[in-house]
Amino acid sequence: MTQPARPSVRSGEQLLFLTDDQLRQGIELMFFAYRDFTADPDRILDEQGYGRAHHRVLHFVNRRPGLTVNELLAILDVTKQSLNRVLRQLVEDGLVASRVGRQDRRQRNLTLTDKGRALEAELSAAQQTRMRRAFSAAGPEAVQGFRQVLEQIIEPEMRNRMERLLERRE
Amino acid sequence: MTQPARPSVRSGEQLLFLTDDQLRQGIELMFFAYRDFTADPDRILDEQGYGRAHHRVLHFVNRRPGLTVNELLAILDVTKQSLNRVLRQLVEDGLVASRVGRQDRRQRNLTLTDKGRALEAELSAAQQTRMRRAFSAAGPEAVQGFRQVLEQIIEPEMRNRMERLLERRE
DNA sequence: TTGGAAAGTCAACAAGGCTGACATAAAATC
DNA sequence: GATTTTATGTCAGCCTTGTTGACTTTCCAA
Repeated sequence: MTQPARPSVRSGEQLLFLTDDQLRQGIELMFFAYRDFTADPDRILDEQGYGRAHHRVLHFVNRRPGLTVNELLAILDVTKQSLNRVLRQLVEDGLVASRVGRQDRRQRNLTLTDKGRALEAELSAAQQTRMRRAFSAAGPEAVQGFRQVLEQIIEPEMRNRMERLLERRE
Repeated sequence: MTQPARPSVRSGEQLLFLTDDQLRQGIELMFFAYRDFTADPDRILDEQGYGRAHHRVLHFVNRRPGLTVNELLAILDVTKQSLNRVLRQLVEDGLVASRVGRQDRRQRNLTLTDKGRALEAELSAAQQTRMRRAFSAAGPEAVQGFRQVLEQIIEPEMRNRMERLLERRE
């Protein structure tokens, strides 16, 4: 029995890529892919007694050294209590350095220590390996499409925030 | 200042889509997109006192009515204790029906009740709306690439399992 | 000098993962 | 027919990581 292929479209156009089935498939792919996407770093983190939340902090601090706690909160979109718990551990364990801001001394500028950079590199390498294989197998055009769709899934407001906070400064 | 664009490649080929920067961007897109991808159903679930785990059960029971607990465990890849907690709630609340298997009476065949189907439809609609907009804005070729990359990210073993458990039966 | 922003902390709670132990029913095997 | 294996369910306890609410300290800026 073939699928209904009921097109989710009002006009006569044949937008076959927008059928309920295609959408459902996209949704399921997101679920399964995200799970495996996080699996490799999760294993490494577990050995070190850390979790995914620690990985996120290491990633974005490495990505934009010197960023403040508030900026990190805006990126991660969690409460400061939640962030503070993992951040405190990372600082205590000597993976993240928290330095009083130079202009504004209320702020804390976060950077990775050598130890932090080492773990971040290990986590990154694991995740990149999977991503590289997938990109490589799918090819450049597919990668382009992958990016376009994911960008569209993200809230416009968050896309702006990302640009503001993550793009390299002049 | 432009990006280093250090190609992650040994030979002389110019595989620009495999630079560390491109991989990093792909990784970050996965993080942000997945978060927003789950945001809409999460809001609805929260009103009902449910969580993401309930959504997954509703989704896959709707997807393949009559599947057994063991099959669901294989799809979700969680412990039976973890599944049982949410499944029990859904059965108690009358969203999921659990019936003794016909051939093998140890098994339980899971289906959605009308009430369960209604909630699943609501959750699905929310998630599909975002996916449809993204697909629509990105276009069919991009959607094709999106699918190809996500499929490659998934473990081959899981891809097989999905086919076995989720593809329509003859 | 004072209001408010930034940061940090404490407490309590919830969801949803996990392990381990154990129970029951039914199928499969010896 | 007895035994073992499988499918399911359940109890207890633990962990991570999210939440809210209350409160303090620091310190910039008006």
